[in-house]
Amino acid sequence: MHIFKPIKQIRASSEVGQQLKNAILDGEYKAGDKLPSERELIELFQVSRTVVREAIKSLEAGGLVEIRQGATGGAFVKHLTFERLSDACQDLFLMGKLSLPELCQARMLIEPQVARMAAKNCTPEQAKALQEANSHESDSLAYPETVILRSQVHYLLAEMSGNRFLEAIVKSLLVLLSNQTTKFQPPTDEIHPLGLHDVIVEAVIAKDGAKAEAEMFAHLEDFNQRLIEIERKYMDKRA
Amino acid sequence: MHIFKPIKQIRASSEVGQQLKNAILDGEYKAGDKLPSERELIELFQVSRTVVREAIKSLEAGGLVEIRQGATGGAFVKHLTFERLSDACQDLFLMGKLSLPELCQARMLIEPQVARMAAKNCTPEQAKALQEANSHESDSLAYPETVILRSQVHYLLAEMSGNRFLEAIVKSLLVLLSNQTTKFQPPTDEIHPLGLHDVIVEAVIAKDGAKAEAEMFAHLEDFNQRLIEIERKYMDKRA
DNA sequence: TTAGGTTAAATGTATGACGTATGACTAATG
DNA sequence: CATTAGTCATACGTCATACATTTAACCTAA
Repeated sequence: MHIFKPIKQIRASSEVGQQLKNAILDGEYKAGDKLPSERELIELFQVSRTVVREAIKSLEAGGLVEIRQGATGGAFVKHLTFERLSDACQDLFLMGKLSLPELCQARMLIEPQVARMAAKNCTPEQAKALQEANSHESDSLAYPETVILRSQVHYLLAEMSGNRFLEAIVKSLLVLLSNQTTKFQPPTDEIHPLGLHDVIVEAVIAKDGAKAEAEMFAHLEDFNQRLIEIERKYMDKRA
Repeated sequence: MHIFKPIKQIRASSEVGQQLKNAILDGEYKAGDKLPSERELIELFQVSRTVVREAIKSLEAGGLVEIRQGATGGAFVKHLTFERLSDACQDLFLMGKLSLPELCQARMLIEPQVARMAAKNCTPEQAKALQEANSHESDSLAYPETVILRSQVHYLLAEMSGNRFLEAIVKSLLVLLSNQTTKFQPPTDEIHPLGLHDVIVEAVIAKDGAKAEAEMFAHLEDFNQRLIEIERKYMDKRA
């Protein structure tokens, strides 16, 4: 007896999108390369422009390509960064699927260890960059610049960890928490006085992993408490 | 003197997409709800069907809605899960922006602490579920079922941690590592013999956080070494 | 030389037609 | 009465064409 298999009716646009995505992931198109133009893709896939456009748009939504208009326009393969991760987290947060305390707790588990790893790897150039960033934290007190300035050290440490996954996670957390801080707009020195990073930076430059870990933990314990308190106040004020 | 602000020329489809996305994130449309049909959106936004469709497709690509065809079809708001995070990680990995050792290292930093948190929270029902899952690990030796079975305990522990961010991260890691394992298809007992989770499960049920953390660490130290070794062999064989 | 216009290539939008999928309703049939 | 088959309405999927807009590069004339 014959067994009939169900016909899998997939959308043409999905099929085209998948093929293009695979081509990118396989390295046939590298970052900066231009995908064939819409008209060329129509020829290649033998489908309508509608289908081609929807496929490309889905790639764009996925953060794989950037579409530029004009004579030298087209779909260009992007350098993949942690931004897509960050966006995904942001959406989860905005839909109430993640809370600020959860993010703070996760950060306290991860960043101290990241600091330890950074201390282990710290090169003279990185040490200099750290000091540089740490010394510019008070260059501006206005939002949102101040938030960016005062999280630079954390970004650098994440990069120094040598683990790109942890780097991406930490950066996503930083983006999320920065957005919240910018939204609350508390007096800068109420949430993050100057000098908080000094001991951490010192420990990292001294390649003292244990101390870097401990100091980062202490710093976050303090900072997170402030942030959560500020969120509470903010919520109260709006209620 | 007047300062002229640059005209931000955004695509109509982006604008429509953004408005729809905001409506979803603001809770105007909840999970399971149906967005207005294409024809209705045309009326509401006063744009062409092309624009409306591209907007909806971008939402779909972002994992916010699911499009169904047919009489009762339309764009339905999805429950947001960690899958989008997982997909983002998957793409980064496939493009060589993440390596297996990095993922393993990250896992070793995070999961032991997750196990500790799970031990602290463990309820009788969860204890039962854990034992249940742990006792079914040998129900199948075929791929990919065996991989799923033998990672159930890790999934449960992630859920028991009480931190949805860490849960999402751990699950993403598990998905990624499972995919790789399934690709390598090593003899099951070469990579993950039976009983590896026993001591962890015991410790968690006994609410012994410190032991759960230590045992998870030991388990991962062992498992990761195997996995990385297997990847090495796999690469050699293909080269 | 250079300001300004023209052109060409590419994406963005609009519109109409037809195809396809799917649930709901209805009628025929045993 | 219940099941089956037929019909219909709705909404998404695809195609084709035309026109608008953007942008870089080229050209031209003062």
